[in-house]
Amino acid sequence: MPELPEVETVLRALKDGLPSLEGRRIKSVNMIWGGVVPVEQVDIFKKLQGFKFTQFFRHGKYLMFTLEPADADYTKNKILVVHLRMTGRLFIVPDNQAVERHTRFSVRLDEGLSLRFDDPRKFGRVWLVENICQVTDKLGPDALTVSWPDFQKRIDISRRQLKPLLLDQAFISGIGNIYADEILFRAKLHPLTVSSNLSVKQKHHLHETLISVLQEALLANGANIDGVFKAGSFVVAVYGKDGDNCHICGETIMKTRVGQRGTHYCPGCQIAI
DNA sequence: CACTCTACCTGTGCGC
DNA sequence: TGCGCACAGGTAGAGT
Repeated sequence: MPELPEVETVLRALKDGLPSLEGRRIKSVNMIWGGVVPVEQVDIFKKLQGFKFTQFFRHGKYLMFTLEPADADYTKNKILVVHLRMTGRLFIVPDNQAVERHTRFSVRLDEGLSLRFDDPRKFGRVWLVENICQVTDKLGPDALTVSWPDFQKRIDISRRQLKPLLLDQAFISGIGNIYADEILFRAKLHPLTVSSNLSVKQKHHLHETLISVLQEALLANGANIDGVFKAGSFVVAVYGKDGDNCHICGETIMKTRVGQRGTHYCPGCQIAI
């Protein structure tokens, strides 16, 4: 399940990898499963020939690419937005490589390349906006770069359980179920603890911890979870580890449900406040 | 405002 | 072996 570190890894691969998507022009768009784009945008996607990938952005789990038209009139720029959701993958292949079973969307590029969007569960989405703000306005600040004053301001007006709070993309953007559990474990905070019960020091520690966990995961190119998800090499401590012994205190890691979500925690390390 | 529930999907892995 | 079913999860939208 791609969360912020995995999405950033995808972005860097497309931007800095070989081959790179940067500067590539669209020759044609092949919508293999129409449900991947909004119904009202299907026709627009068919008219993207000549547009060039120029700038790359990420905010939370949203990938965004500036498309510049063939006549270089920047007033006609479009932003391609991609959300991988659960099982989406975005990557470049040689244009002659066969489309796979779960390929939903394929963009033929110049230089014999093709941008593919594969997604077994059909949760991922691709769409166009005029301005990045149309995506970011409904989101909180990016979790990797949120400042302490901004984080403090936001958590100070909240009275919510920490787990659903971290998952709320309007609070801060980019944390999913895996990293929410990992961050709370590392910060030694119980998922059911209510944010307004934290001291300033504890809030500060939560902010520091969430940034360091995400940075570490990014350095490892994402998480590696036995048999489930193996994007990079970041090793999780609690997610999916229920029944195992905590590597800090030795207590048995528990799994419960918080707000309909599977939640893993160590009852020894994480005491509810 | 905070929360809960449901729908959207399908591959996986369990119990019988 | 095979069948059926629960489960996984991000987000939108509706309801409490």
